[in-house]
Parts: sequence; structure tokens; C-alpha cells
Amino acid sequence: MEDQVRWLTTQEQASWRAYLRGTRLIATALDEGLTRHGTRLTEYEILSMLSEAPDGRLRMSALAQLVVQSRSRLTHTATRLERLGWVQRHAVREDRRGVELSLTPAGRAKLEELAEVHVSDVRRILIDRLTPEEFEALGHAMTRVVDSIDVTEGDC
Amino acid sequence: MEDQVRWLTTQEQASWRAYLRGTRLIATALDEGLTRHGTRLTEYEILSMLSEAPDGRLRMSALAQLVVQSRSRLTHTATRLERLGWVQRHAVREDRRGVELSLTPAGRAKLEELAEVHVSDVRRILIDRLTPEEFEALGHAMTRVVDSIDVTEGDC
DNA sequence: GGAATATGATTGAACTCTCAACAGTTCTCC
DNA sequence: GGAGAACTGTTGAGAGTTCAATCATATTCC
Repeated sequence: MEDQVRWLTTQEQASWRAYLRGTRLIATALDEGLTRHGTRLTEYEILSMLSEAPDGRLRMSALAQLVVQSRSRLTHTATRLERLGWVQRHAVREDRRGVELSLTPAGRAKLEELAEVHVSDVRRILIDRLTPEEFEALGHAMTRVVDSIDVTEGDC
Repeated sequence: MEDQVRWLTTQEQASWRAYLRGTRLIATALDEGLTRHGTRLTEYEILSMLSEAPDGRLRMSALAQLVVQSRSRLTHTATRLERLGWVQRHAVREDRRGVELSLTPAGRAKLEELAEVHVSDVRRILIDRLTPEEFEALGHAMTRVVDSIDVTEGDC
């Protein structure tokens, strides 16, 4: 077996710890902001993706990949959002297994309300605490990771 | 009210999107690695913090803050870990409200097993996908955010 | 053409997390 | 010194998530 683990250097460990704690703090703070308006970040992401989709619609599985949720989880969440009247399911013509999701007018209105809250929270909690260069570097690093993982996983 | 939201620039939005998706992908991948060994990242963090505590013990509330979990959540998780035989509760002499948590020998053994898995996963999934400079920049940015938030929140 | 395999989405039960309420203890301050 | 406020940790119920199984449809390939 691969018996020699390359442990983290002190430097690496510090970075990794900061990453872990930071992401948790940020997620918690953002969730809190949205919770006061009756949603969670994970639900917000779904609404947001739908609003930006070419046709205003997305297949369940495509959406699940975009927001990094299991199909099962998305099914449950979509049902909840549907009951709230924010999204709507549609059959897919070309593939009768498929289901597409779209925003309802009420969902779009809600999203607009939430977006204001969310964007100012993102600034207050993350962007404003860094210099533009630092935030840019953060974005760059995360982009590289995302692209690299997408290539690795997307080898279906 | 604050009526003019400063929306994100294209650049900012790209960074924020990458951050969101990246953190989710990383969290999912790391969790998957640990799940194969019977744990979650959130539980691993608890074990890890305990192992590094000065006396090998931490107060529930201090631990909760370290791993960014609610006290309630930590209570439940600690109960679970206790049932697994990995941690142990202790009364606190000086403060009779208090409870301290520590690793059992079995918990320490388990942690050592998990640490190998986890560290190689962190390298494979995050560190190795970036140049040392990029990872360093990521750590730097997150450190700044964490410190800044700790100052803001820690104004008890 | 049709059996075997793969894919898309859902289901329900088990598990985990959240939220509000509570009980016990310590602190504050008149 | 004692009432009120604040803090610590737990509890239980409800809400959300995971996991494995299932159903329906598409694709593959003999």
C-alpha cells in the first residue's frame, strides 16, 4: 500500500485550517442572512441557477451537478420549493424520463428579494474583508480547482 | 433602507461562483473519502481538535466554536461519537455546568487511521491541483477572512 | 427485435441537523 | 445575600439529508 503519507507542512496545515474554518464561518453567516428571509443558501443557489438558464429551465440532473447536490437531494428540495410555489416541474419532450425545473413568477419575485440580501452579505462577509487582489487570488485558486475537478470527474 | 445594492462585477461574480462550487466539490470529495472509513469530515474535525488540545480535552463550547458548530449539534455528535467509543465526557471541576470531551484510546487509534486517508485526500483534491503559490494565496485570503470574522464576532 | 445495461428521477426509511425550550450553574450588582 | 441576568449543555420534535431500492425510459449490441 501507499505507506508514506506526505503530511502537511506547518505552512500547508495553517492554510488548510484557515480554509476549513473560513468556509464554515462564511457558509454559516450567509445562511443566517437568507434564513431571516425564509430560505437557505442551497435553495437560493437553485433559484439562481434557474433564473440564469438559457430557457429559464434546467434538467434535474444538470441542475444537481451545477449546485453539487445529489439527484435525490434535489428531488426533495424541488418538491419543497414547488410546495412554496417558487418552482415548477415540466415533462421533457425528447426524453420521457426527464424532468425540467423552472421558476414561477412568484419564485422570480422571491429571488429578486433574496438577491439583494445575498449580494450585500457576500460583500460584507467575504469581499469587503479582503483587498481586491486577495479576493481575485482566492477566485483564481478556486477556479483552478473547480476546472481541474470538473475535468477529472467529467470523464464519463 | 439601503436601497442601492452594489451588485457584483463580472469578475467578482466569477470568483464568487468558483468559490461556491469549489468549496462544495471539495467538501463532497473529502467527505466521500472519510465516509468509506465510517466518518464524516465534521466528526473528523472534532477528533482532530481533541487530539491537539493541550490536555487532550476541550470544553464543549470551546470545541463548538473551533469547529463552527452549534452547541446543540455538538452535543448530538458527541453522543454519537461516545456511543462509538471514540470520545468520552468529563465533568469540569471549576465550573459545574461544564463538560469536557476527550479522545479514548480507541478514538486516538481511529483518528490515526483516518488522518492518513484525510491528508492524502486533501493533497489529491486541493493542494496538488494548485501551484504552491496559488495554495499559499488561498490560505492567505482565508486566514484574513477568518481573523476578520473572529474579531467581529468575538466581541463578547 | 429484444435482452441486457445504463440513465433519470423518485421514494421512504434511517440518520443528522436545527430550533426553541429547559435545567442547572455562575455572575452581577444593588 | 439574594433576585435577576447570563452562560453551559442537553433535550425532543420537526426539518432536511443520505442511502439503497425502485420504476420508467433509453441505449447498446448480439
